[in-house]
Amino acid sequence: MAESGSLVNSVNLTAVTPPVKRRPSGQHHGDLRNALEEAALALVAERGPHGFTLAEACRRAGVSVAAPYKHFADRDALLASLAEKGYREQHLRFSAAVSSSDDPAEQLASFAAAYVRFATEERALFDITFSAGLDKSRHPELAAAGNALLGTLLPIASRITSDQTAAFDLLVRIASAAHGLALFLQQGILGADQDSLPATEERAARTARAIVHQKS
Amino acid sequence: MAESGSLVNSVNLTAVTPPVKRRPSGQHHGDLRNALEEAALALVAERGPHGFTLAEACRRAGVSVAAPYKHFADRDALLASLAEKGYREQHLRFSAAVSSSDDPAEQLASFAAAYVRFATEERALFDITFSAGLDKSRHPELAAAGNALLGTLLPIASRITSDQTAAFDLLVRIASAAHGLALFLQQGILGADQDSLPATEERAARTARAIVHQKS
DNA sequence: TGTACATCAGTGAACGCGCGTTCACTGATGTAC
DNA sequence: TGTACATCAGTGAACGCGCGTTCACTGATGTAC
Repeated sequence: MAESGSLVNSVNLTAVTPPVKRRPSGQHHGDLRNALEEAALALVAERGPHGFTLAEACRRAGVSVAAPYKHFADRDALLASLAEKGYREQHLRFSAAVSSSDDPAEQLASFAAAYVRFATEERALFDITFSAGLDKSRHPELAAAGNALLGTLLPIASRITSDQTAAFDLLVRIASAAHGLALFLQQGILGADQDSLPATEERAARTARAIVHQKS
Repeated sequence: MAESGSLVNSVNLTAVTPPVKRRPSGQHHGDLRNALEEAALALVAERGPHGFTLAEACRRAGVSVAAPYKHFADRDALLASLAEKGYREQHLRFSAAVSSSDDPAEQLASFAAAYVRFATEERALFDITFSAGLDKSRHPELAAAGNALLGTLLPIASRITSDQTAAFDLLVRIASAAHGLALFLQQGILGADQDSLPATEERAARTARAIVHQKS
């Protein structure tokens, strides 16, 4: 959860936008939008995707409860903004994972490991993208993210089998396995070994290989 | 969600306990405990595991908001009671699935399919057992359920590999895959085919076989 | 069989709480002249 | 360089809401005599 800040701020933190003069700590907060998003991520990391409240985020950011409405239309808009960041980060990570090899089986194994890693290292973002209960019809930009992921992975799976249905089936099974492993790791069902993230990444990769190489 | 009622009532619904005289519809509800549990299941099925409120369950059962406290210590106690039912039903289903064959690989494949099926057919119970956010230290009887499942499955996995670590690893990977597939099916990511439950059961079973038969 | 009584599952009103959202406002900022 | 002004990110008080929980109570039930 400490790491999540780096992602959130990477775009428009004051430090990386030197043309903007540093605002003195007067009445204006200066970067309240980011401060609220960070507070929200910390809340989700601590309490789960339904543990976020606007009021508590305001308390942590040190502003009044009315302040967020200068930056977000409502509570859901803040959540949707974070979900977008989550999808963006997923895309970065999965693209990188997939480009680590030319062997499609290893590409999918890398994807599976990266999936587990993202869920663990950016737990709050992961939780928001999967179970914040956002109304996707009100935030259609979010619904597109799944299709983008499919567009990246389907060509890879198609190199393993030319049957499109079988290729899709392959992806679904690999992604599901990674998803389940990530959740089990989150819930601590696997035991709290110090190295349980690497072990779980390896399990995800091995399961992906097993699925790809299955004979029948 | 309509099905869930049959499970909930199977124990002490008035119809199956003829020695107790039917209470006339007077001031006493008669079977409020079950009515509240049914209402809670319906709420969870409709709104997710965090959508349950005692007040709404009371409204649906047609009683005042104070009535539940004659049957449950508090809100969490009702949820914990349902979680127990969920674990009991899981045990029944998984035991039956596992006894359908003598081949350990097929036993695990059947377990994986049964896992997906339970999550779909008893969605509310499944959601409660996995993400109701119950404090397990306050409800220790719930924490034991996972170990009971492990006790059933570990001997089977041990017939595939004598290495206990490898056997545990096998189980974790198979259960995770089934879990992930069940969640993807719930979320409608797989498309809303009429036969998506059977298709997902088959995917779970095939993934289990792939994991069991993996060479490396 | 009839009556007195203890039990106890329900009521309904009230409580304090935290939530999301709205509103008129304030005062520091940066800009035009 | 100095002054008047528009902008706009913040305040703080208030709102209505639904929640979980408590409380004294009521009245139907089943039982003891």
